[in-house]
Amino acid sequence: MRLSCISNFGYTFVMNIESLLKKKNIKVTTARVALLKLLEAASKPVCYEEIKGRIAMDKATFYRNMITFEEAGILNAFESHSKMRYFELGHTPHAHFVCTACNGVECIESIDVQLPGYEIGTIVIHGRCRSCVEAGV
Amino acid sequence: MRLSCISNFGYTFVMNIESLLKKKNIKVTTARVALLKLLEAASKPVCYEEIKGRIAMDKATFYRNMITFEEAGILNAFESHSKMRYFELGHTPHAHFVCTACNGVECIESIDVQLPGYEIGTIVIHGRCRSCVEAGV
DNA sequence: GTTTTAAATGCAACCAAGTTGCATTTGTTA
DNA sequence: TAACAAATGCAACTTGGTTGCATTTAAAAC
Ligand SMILES: [Mn+2]
Ligand SMILES: [Mn+2]
Ligand SMILES: [Zn+2]
Ligand SMILES: [Zn+2]
Repeated sequence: MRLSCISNFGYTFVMNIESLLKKKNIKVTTARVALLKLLEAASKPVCYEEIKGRIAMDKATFYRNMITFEEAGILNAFESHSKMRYFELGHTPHAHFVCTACNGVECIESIDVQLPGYEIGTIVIHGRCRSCVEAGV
Repeated sequence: MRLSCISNFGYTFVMNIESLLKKKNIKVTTARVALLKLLEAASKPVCYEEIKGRIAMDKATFYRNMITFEEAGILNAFESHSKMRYFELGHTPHAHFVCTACNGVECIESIDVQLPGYEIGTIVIHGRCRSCVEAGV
């Protein structure tokens, strides 16, 4: 892989992405490495609109790779209101909060929903986030 | 309003819809009465696709009236995966389950999510519903 | 009852997030 | 380095929902 792919995280980080992809039998491409670096650096789930300015690839490539990553268990996805799909690395199950005022998305680790007999995938809570409630927005 | 609007629920029911609309200062139209009758008869939230065969109006009228009802507090709405918007009478807050296998939508009254500082609107849980889990779908 | 008026409706065009088909490019393996 | 399958870019497409505007309708004013 190219030197240009070395990130703030250093060479080790780049190697980890490569090994991860190889272990999952996913071809190592510059687009995929760029996406995983971006997702790793992001502290929140991201959607295409948010990051399209920071990636060079076509949106078809973005979405196709998100599907690839999702099927490989590398990331999980959910959709907010406004029909937008959000992606984040990892697949530890937890809920997400989507603010209808500021459109912010937060991971919610603190709640635990149980529904006997059901198999729960994603949980999305809509409402006004703490800072919007405090600010009276 | 027309006699043809008298429903299985009888005259009293029709009067209730009319009074409700009048109380909310919403003009009583045949489209609106038909929609409220259908929502009243439905035991689950409905989306446009599901009911378009049973209503005479254009989809623009359907959606515009749903917005009117929502703003008046007559119904609440949420969107499932697949970008579809569901509507149900009443606005008692409760969660909804959307099955990714059979696309069924269920009201979930049994869970109570608390997020101090946040203002919770709708909660949507995705996964496989009980009958799909049992059937191994 | 008829007229008047603003609001509701139907229609067709539009919108936006995401998907798809296909020619071209790229990564891997031989 | 050659060969080939897989990934990519581009543009066209899909789909659930929205919008502009001419026409119709409900409700109030005569
Ligand atoms: Mn998260
Ligand atoms: Mn419900
Ligand atoms: Zn907010
Ligand atoms: Zn199901």
